[in-house]
Amino acid sequence: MRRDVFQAIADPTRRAILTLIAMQAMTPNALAEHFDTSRQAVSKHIKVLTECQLVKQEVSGREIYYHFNPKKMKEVDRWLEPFRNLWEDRFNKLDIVLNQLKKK
Amino acid sequence: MRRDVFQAIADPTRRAILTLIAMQAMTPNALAEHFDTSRQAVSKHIKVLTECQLVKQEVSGREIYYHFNPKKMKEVDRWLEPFRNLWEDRFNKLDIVLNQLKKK
DNA sequence: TATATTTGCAACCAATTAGTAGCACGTAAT
DNA sequence: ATTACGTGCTACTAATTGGTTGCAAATATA
Repeated sequence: MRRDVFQAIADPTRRAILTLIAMQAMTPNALAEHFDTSRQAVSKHIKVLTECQLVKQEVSGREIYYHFNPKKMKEVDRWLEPFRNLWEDRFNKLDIVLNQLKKK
Repeated sequence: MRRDVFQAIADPTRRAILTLIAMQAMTPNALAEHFDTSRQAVSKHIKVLTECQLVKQEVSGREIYYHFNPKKMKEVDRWLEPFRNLWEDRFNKLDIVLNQLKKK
């Protein structure tokens, strides 16, 4: 089964889950209250996020708190890195050229 | 049909296509030579990338050159932005605090 | 004009996915 | 001890996805 970070963040609900637990660790039930879907559906999303290590567990009695794992998110950032040059450097250079043309 | 950037980059073949055309605009046939799959399969991936505007067309006779659109990729970067703080500044500071607590 | 090339599109198939419902296992509360 | 709560897991279903094949349209070449 393919279980990489890119596939994990492809789902909007999972992205929302990540945003929520990045601010504060939460239990599946607490998370489910933020969405229109069932507790089980949220739990399945959490499973996907856990399997690709974007999320870590912290068991506390019968509750399980899920934490965001920033390290794993770095993978997306690393993949993005070479593309970033395309919209930063070259674009800035283009801006400079355009500004110089306007002055004339 | 959901057609956003995150869903588009979820597929490894599509990510490879983006990497290739980011360096040089290419035709579907030229792209297909880089993969084990058929020309039509690559074409379907290109369609997905085009529909979410990660890729732009340039028609030249009966050939179509596909270009990478960096602007659209920014969306991923913007979503990543708040998380970036977690693995850079704040995370280092948290580590320092935790280490100091352990020493006591 | 006749033929070959490049491509998009529609139909179809197998595999995967998101969601639901029900059950079982611990843990807490009465 | 009994009941309620929080959770993961396993079918099951409907929708989506990645891939293939075949075809038609447009452009190039003989």
